[in-house]
Amino acid sequence: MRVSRAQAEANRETVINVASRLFREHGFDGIGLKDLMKGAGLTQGGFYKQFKSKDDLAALASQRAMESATRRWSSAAASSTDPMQGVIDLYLSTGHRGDTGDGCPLVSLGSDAARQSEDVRKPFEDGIKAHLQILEDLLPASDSREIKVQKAQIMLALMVGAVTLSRIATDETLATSLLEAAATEARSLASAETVA
Amino acid sequence: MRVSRAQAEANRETVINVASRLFREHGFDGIGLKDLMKGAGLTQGGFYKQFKSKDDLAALASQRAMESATRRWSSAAASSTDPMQGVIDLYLSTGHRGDTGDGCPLVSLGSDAARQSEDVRKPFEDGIKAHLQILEDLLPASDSREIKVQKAQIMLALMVGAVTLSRIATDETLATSLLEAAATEARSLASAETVA
DNA sequence: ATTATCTATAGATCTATAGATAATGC
DNA sequence: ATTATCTATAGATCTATAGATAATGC
Repeated sequence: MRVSRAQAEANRETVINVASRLFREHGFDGIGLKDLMKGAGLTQGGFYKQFKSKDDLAALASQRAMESATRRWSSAAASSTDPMQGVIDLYLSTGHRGDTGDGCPLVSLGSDAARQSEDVRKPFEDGIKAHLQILEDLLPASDSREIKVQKAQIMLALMVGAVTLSRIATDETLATSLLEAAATEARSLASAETVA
Repeated sequence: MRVSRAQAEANRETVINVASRLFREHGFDGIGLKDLMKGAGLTQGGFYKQFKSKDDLAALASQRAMESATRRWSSAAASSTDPMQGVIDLYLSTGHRGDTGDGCPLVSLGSDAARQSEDVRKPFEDGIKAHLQILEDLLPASDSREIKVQKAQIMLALMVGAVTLSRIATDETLATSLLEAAATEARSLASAETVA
C-alpha cells in the first residue's frame, strides 16, 4: 500500500492536475473528493494526508490552472509571427469554447471564483494580473503606459466575456458570431493608438 | 396548514424570486432546497408539489432573473437623457459589482450556466439575445444593421467580462480600474461609426 | 520504525417521496 | 372532498476522521 516518497509526491501532483480539470468541468461544488481522488487512481481516504481541506485543493488546483493558462498565452505569442494575433486567435477559437476542462479558468470558473474564499480567489487574481501583463507587453510601443494598461483590461474583459457567453449559447450561429465579433474588436484594439 | 389557491400561487412566486436571488449568491450547487424554501417562509416538504425538480426551479429562477435584468436595462435607458450611457454606467458601476444577489445573472451565474441542462441554459440564451437587442436599438442610426449586431455583441461581452473579473479581484484598485476601462471603451463603441 | 494509502465510518446534508394535518372550496 | 403545506424519512452523497495494512526507508 505504501509507495515511495517520490511516488507520493507524484500522486499529489496528479491529484492537483486532475482537480484543475474536474473543477473546471463541474465547478467547485459539482465534484466530490471521492471522484477527484478516483480521477488520480486513488481512494478518498488518503485525501487529508495530502491536503488540508477541499478548499486547500481548490486553491492549489486554481493556481495550477491559471499558471497553465498564462503559459499557454506566452507560448501562443512566442510561436506566432504576429504574437498578439496568436493570443487572440487561440483564445477566441471554437476549440477553446469547446475545451472547458483545459480552457481558461476565468471562463470555466469565473462566476464560481467570485464566491470562493480568499485562498481560492488569490490565484485567480494573480492570474488576471499575469494575463494583463502579457497583453500590455504585446501592445505597440507607440501606446503610452497608461493606454496599454487600459487596453489590456479592455481586451481581457472582452475575451473572457465573449467565451463565457459563447459557452452559454446553444445556438451555434450566435456562439460563433460572439467569438468573431470579439476577435475583430480585439485586433482593432491591438493596433489602433488610442481607446477613447 | 392549507392556504388559499391565490396564496399558494403567491407562495410559488415567492419561492422563484427567492431562488433567483439565492442561486445568484451561492450558485446552483451552493444552495439546497431546504434553504430555498426557508427563504420563502416554507418547509422543504412542499417543494415537489410546486416544482418538478430542483432543475425545474433553476430554469424558472434563471428566467425570472434574466427578465428582471433585461427590464432593468430598459428602465435605465428610458430614464436617462443619454440612454446608452445610462445602461453602461449602471452596469459598470461598483454598485452592480457589489450586488451579486440582484445583479446580472450572466455575471453571477455565467460559468455555472454553461454547465447546466438545456432547460436552464435556454433562459440565459434568451436573455443574452434580449440584452443584445436593447444595445442594438440604442446604437446610432448611422451604424448599419451588421455593425450594430457586431457592436452589441462586443459591448455585452466586454461588460459581462469586466464585472466578472472585477468581482474576482480583491484588489479594489484593479476592480475599479477594470470597470472604468470597460466603460470608456463601451462609450467609445456607442458613438464611433465603425468597429474594424 | 515510519508512513502512504487503504477500508470503514461518523455525522451532516442533499434530492426526492410518503403520508399526516388542517384549511379551502364546492 | 380536495389540496397546500407540514413532519418524517429513505437513500444517496458530502466532507472529514480513525485506524488497519503493507511497503518504504533507516
